Amino acid sequence: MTERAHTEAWVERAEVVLAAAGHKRGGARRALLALLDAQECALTAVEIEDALRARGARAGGARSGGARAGGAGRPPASPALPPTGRPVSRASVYRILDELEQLGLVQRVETGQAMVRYERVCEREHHHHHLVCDECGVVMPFSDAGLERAIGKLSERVPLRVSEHEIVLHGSCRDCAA
Amino acid sequence: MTERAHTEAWVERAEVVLAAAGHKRGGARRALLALLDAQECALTAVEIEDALRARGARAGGARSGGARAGGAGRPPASPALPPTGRPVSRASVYRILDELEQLGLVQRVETGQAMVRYERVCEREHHHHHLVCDECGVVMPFSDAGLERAIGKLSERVPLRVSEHEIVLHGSCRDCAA
DNA sequence: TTCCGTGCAAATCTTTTGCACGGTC
DNA sequence: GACCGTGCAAAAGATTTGCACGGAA
Repeated sequence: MTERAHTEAWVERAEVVLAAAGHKRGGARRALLALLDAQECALTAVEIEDALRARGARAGGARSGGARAGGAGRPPASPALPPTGRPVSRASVYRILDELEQLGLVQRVETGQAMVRYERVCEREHHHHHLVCDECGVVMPFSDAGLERAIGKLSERVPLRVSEHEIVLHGSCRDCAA
Repeated sequence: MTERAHTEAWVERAEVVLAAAGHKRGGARRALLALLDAQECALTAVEIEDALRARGARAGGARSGGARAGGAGRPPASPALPPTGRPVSRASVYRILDELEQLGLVQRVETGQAMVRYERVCEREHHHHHLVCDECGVVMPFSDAGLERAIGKLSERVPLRVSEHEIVLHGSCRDCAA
């Protein structure tokens, strides 16, 4: 589960894809790309905004909270954040995230909390899904070959030309279940 | 996939559970229960409100639309709606849905469209998941034993005491893919 | 009679949009 | 110099909350 030397390429691929799509470069987007690249799991727009703002001054994880269930969503700590970082307006965060999603560089993740989460899409990397603790709001990634296999076979039998799938397991994390 | 003589008990079970939880009965909730019981698949709060308002006068399905993707979400037609029906305020719809969810009678379904959907939870009935057409917004149910098996095994290995899971397949429905 | 269930209107909160300025190409 | 990228403020929705009345127990 240690996702590390995985994406030396994601940011670069993103830059290439963006350029190919005719986009100019910009500071906000560059900062956002760097942040997303350093994450192990999905973040909400607010977490992203906070993280970027925080990084402008000090290096550190994001902040901001859980949702409906009242939990205090704790964003997956981002170890060794690259030095990049700079405040980016909320509007830009959403706009950029939207562009990235349409280019297939980022993926939306619905965790059933009040806000949508986003995370980079890595082709070579192991496709993963999410575990959500409904009590504290933590979101963790996981992957399972058997599950993917089942989904794959299933996809051929449903009345839908499947382009992607999302699996979310809800429950109590170890800390909360204790 | 014909889910019919399935839940002669859902409404009743709901009434019992609600009573046991110390709730008094009320017209709005009764209407909502009847509506949910007649549905094959998840509805949004707005669809529920519209359906109830419509049923107050004429029998008929709900209305209201898709989302983000711009599609015009078509709620699963509700064949042979019971005669019950009566306008219920939006606030009550949300409040009731929330109560039902906490009692485990209803389940939230995140389809990645702008609004959350809700559907009744039937114990005896086949547990199902959802197919979402990102173009027109239709939401269809499906179930697969292999998938459930994979989830079951998986649930024992993750760092979460899993209480429920949600699977959503996105793509293009037959009409849209044509 | 007491208290819950419900409607209405106002409040919140997330996400989107309009407009203007500054940087990239 | 032309246009895109970005910030700011306002808008658009979805969902929640406060308050008061009417029905259920």
